[in-house]
Amino acid sequence: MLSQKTRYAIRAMQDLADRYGQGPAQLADIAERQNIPPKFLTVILSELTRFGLVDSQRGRDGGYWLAIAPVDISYGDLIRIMRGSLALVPCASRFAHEKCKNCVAESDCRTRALMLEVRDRTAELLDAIKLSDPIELAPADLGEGETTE
Amino acid sequence: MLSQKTRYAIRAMQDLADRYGQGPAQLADIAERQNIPPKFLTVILSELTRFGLVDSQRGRDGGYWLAIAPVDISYGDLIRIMRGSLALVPCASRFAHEKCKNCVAESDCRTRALMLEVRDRTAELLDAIKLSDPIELAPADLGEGETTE
DNA sequence: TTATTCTCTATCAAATAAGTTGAGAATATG
DNA sequence: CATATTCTCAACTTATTTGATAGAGAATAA
Repeated sequence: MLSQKTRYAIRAMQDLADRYGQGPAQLADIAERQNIPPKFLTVILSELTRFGLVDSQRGRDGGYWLAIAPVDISYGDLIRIMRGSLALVPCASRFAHEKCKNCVAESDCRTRALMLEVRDRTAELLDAIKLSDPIELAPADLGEGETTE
Repeated sequence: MLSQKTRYAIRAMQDLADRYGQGPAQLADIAERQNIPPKFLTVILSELTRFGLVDSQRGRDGGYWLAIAPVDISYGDLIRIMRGSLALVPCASRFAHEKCKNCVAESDCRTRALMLEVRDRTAELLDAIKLSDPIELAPADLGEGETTE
């Protein structure tokens, strides 16, 4: 699962993408529109700023804006930046590769072999969709036993 | 990421699948072969037993064995059982659907729309691979900057 | 009846996640 | 320059989850 922080980060970036080219957006406004605790959002936006995805300016009429065009930021990038990896297990991560604790030998691990494939497919999908892409909204799910997985 | 417990569960099930039809396997042996803390494995195997994937017998020469043929157990099933869902966000889960805390309206949530697709693709892959399938092992990753994502 | 092996609930510690505090630094404006 | 505004950043708190263990109990075979 994506952490709450990662989800907030994604929504904040979508918010900025929607306003790309329109000058700085202020933290308090983003927080309100996106329903994110403002103080927590400072942590998230500062992190995104340090990573170079967002630029900022202090003082009156300051705020945040995307440092990169929305068309050049994929959802894959966002998730990698926020959670370190797209993979489901550490040993299947490309950029944050790490041996799984208490595992059998990597070369013998069937789980790993499988998770490498899952990671590749996920990356394929998430790297292809950019912050600029219109996303077709899905109908809300109400209650139990619905049509979505 | 999959929890350690889920990874242990997968390895334990692979272990049982390899011995399908050969009588009960004992917890201590599975634990040793798969490098899983034995006491923790009791929790995991009991859970799998309660879910009906595994059968067990107590007493001398007792142990665990698959209650279902390996060909009928997919990795998707295993992950759903152990972590509740294949989805990356609660609101994109089919069987464990739940509103994401602090989100915008589900019908307005682009993240959700996207994650529904990720979940579908992951499910497609993981539901097609069964415990009985031979999995081509991947070479171990040594150190930094490798070829895997 | 005894040794063996699974069952179950409770509990604990460590790690992670979520969110807050508060002091500080840059910027625009009057 | 003084002030209000807005971001910056490290430290901290709290809640939750995860990983693991303990220990009493119940079934089974010999």
